[in-house]
Amino acid sequence: MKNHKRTTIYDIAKKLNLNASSVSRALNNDSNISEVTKKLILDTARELNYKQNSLASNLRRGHNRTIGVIVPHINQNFFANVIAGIEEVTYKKGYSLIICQSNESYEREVDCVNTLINQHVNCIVISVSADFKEDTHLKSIVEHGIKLIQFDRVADNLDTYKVVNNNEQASMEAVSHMIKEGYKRIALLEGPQNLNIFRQRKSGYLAALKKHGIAVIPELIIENAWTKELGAAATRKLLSLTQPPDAIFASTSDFSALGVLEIATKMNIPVPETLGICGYSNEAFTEITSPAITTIDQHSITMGQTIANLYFDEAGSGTESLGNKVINIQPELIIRKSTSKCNV
Amino acid sequence: MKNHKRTTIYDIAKKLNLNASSVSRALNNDSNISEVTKKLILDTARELNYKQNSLASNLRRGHNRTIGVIVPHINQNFFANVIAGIEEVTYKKGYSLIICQSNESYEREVDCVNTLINQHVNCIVISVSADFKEDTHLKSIVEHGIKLIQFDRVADNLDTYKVVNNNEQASMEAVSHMIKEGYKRIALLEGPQNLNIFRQRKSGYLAALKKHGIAVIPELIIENAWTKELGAAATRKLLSLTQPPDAIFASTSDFSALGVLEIATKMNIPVPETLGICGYSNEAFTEITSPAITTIDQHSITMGQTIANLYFDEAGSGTESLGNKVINIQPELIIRKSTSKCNV
DNA sequence: CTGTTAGCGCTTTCAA
DNA sequence: TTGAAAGCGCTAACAG
Repeated sequence: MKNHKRTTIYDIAKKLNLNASSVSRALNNDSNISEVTKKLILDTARELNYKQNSLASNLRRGHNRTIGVIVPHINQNFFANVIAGIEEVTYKKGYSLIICQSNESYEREVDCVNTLINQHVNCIVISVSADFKEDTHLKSIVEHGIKLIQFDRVADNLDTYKVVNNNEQASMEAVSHMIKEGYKRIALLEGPQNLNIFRQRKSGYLAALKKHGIAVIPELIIENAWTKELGAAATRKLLSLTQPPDAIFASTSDFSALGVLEIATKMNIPVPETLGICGYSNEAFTEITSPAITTIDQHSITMGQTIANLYFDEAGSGTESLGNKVINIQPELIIRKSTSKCNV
Repeated sequence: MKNHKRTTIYDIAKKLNLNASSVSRALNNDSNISEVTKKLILDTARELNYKQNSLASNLRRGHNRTIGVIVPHINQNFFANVIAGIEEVTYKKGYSLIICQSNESYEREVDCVNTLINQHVNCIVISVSADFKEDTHLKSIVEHGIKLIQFDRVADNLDTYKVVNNNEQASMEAVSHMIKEGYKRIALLEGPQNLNIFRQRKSGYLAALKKHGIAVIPELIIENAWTKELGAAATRKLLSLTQPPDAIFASTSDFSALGVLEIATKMNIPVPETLGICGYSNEAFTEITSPAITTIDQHSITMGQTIANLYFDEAGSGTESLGNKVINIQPELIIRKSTSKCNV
């Protein structure tokens, strides 16, 4: 491997008694070259099994045709789908993707950013970690002339391109729906409040209650219940209250909602009759639990496509790196059995 | 963005009246430099917000510290987990990952391979597409001095590093388990036979029948039933036979098994009493269907870690690119309600 | 320990 | 239409 010698444009040039620049022109479809020599070069390139060295070409050109993506975990449905959406668009444009995961760690997130800056990617797409502390690393991206697009979990006070869900509205719709179904004491499982998305979802919950003249009961709001286990624990706690809730909005994730459902099933509490459940994210499994879980679809693939298109549209116009354009992807309330009290 | 000027080692050198090579040495922790100047350089680098240009450094060094991964779909549990496993190991070593998806298309797979060769990645990790036709592109990887590790879906007749599941044994165990539970007419939903994994799973099924002296009934073997919809259609067909099966082994995927379960539920056929169901992959949802689905865990994260470790171990020893070492990850039969006829 | 020099493979002026 | 030459930013061999 170490001593492997690959065919370069010089090899092709030498073989044809031409200059490397001509070879380069032929390979890059430049107009300043005759059809005859071009064909000759292309044929020889194939014959010699030539592959371009992107490292050299990008170094010379000063950019990379590569987009870096940083997500907390790639093996989570939502993020995997966003990436799939991005990839779909970038592939067509001949761009590659470098994907990094922060593992919800701020320190690793910073590392990832630095790696991508070093790699001279054209653009960094990021959804920040739950451990998010400050935004100097994000500013650094812009300072190095790299486009920055935040999505989903974004640093609010930083002016960049952002592609987000309207979390507040979606939560409000979900809670309103539950109220209309007749639920009166709706509990909230909330996520880490240092992340904007979880703050917004809480706002939506509060707004819905207010709109329908329902008082906020603090003991029905449980912090940091965003895994299945934490959701289950929260549910145990809530159901042991003297006045337990008649519905639980697991605003953090469907996994959390699944924890709720499991405890309810174990305790023989009928869902949706005695307890309504609503999750967040429309994970595949929500459709097939019994009862199926009401949830919110974030249109993750569309989100990915939008991100990629945003890059290409703005790149074309050659605008400044630090744009400030927020695109809202409308999430969608998926109503299923777990909150359908009326139709029982 | 275009005219953005980043700090280079020359900027640092000039500012300190030093030579670029000294700066390089300091930055790379070379021993041939005094602690004093090293500190000076490091401080100035920070002050000027210097980031290395990996393009240049890699071009010079001749390699990339990057591993390319090609999978059919990144938003499938199994692949996402393998990638997560790879990433976990490579991150610690300071390597980046370039991830591409072939979308089950042979043509795109070839494109991905070419991109990665151009990028001079150190290693390409691939699980071939269902559309797999020939292996010239894989050979080309090796010819260009790039390590090649195949996993899961591998081109059998090509000698490379391979990390695979023992699909045959796992299938055999699964089917044997069903036989022991008392199922006598076990149907097989099989996947595209141009992929080795599906051939192996079929072999395992056949071997189990043979071992237990059960005749193979061709009409119980259904081709290409590897999505939920195809699984459902196959089930309809199977259950309308004059002698329908009493169990279905969806060897292709849990999604297919889910299709089976849905039809059985719709037709009021008791699972596991009248119909046993076994899937493949241990997708998250198999645990929470009712009944929960028996399936096979592929230990995907371990698989990813193994792949990465294989690269680093073999790279260290400086062996030839075209090694031929097959590592078997033992899959695990997860027995659940859907095949537990005895305990009902 | 530090400086000088060359060159990785490519693109891109400028000349011819 | 082609060639010559310079240089992207870095590392590494060689001198001093």
